[in-house]
Amino acid sequence: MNKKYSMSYETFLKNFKLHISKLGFKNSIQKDYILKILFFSDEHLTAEDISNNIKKEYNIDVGIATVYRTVKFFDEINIINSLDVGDNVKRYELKISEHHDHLVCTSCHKIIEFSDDLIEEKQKNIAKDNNFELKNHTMIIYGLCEDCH
Amino acid sequence: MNKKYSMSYETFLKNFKLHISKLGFKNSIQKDYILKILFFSDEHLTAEDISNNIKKEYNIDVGIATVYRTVKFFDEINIINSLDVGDNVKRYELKISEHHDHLVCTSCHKIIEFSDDLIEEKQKNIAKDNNFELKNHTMIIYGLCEDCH
DNA sequence: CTGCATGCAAAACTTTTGCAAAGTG
DNA sequence: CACTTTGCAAAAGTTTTGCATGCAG
Repeated sequence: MNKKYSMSYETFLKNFKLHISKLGFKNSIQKDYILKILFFSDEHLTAEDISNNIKKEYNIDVGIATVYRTVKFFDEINIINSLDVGDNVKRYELKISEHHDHLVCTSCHKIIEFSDDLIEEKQKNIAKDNNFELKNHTMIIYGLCEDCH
Repeated sequence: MNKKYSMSYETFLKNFKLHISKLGFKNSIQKDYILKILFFSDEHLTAEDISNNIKKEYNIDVGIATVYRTVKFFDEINIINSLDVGDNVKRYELKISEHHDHLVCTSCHKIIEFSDDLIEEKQKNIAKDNNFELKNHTMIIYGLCEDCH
């Protein structure tokens, strides 16, 4: 529980509630907890992780189907990133810090985040050159980390 | 069947056979056909696609388990890229043309390839800065293509 | 109250694996 | 021949879905 954002959880949650009610959807404690776990987690969590962590940290049961439906919903309203690090499971993280990309160790599966303004800039240009309306992007660099080679 | 490489299929196949025999593995007609389909395809194929296309184009049955085992093998010997465009299926392409990345339309799922030297360069630096031995990378830009917005 | 959200269990998919049989070098 | 590879079917794992019930606005 030590992730640092430009925004407190309270502010984030308030904005979120406003946002979904504007869209005509209903909030629920399940959504709150999924959001909370994602907000405070330093990891990239799978749906299973999310459900387990909510149980572990808050002793609340959120069905796995609900987690899947919720992350899909979060994805549709564009507040979440999903990434597959190569093991056929989707992992999720909130899109609240500045955009970043990932370095993944192919041996120990450690994930390191990085960001690079120049690459961000280039990506915008590439989208523009191809007449794409840029929505999102993922970049994963695979390699062997320091400890593994 | 109009993909253009720096190498003919015959040359490619010969190199491949040499390569795997050096590694102590055996070739098979199944591997040949999987390679052939991938070599001549303009698309990013799923395992299912590969099996179906071999049946359709050459009327040869290659079990889906064999396709999965083979693409995994190809991945281990580093001659294939796999990518998940967001639909929980892996798609494969040979690593024979110069490296490129992908623009994916979130509406019609069209895939456009691009490459950018500057980004490639930056990626190398990022790996180096983090003491990673760079092996591979994937970058996907998601957006709405020209036809879809 | 209306209708979206949830939970459960079943279903749908994709991918992996065990084992006997076949094929390669 | 020895040993890898294949095919089949079963298993495993992830994600989706139908439906009755619950809950938010």
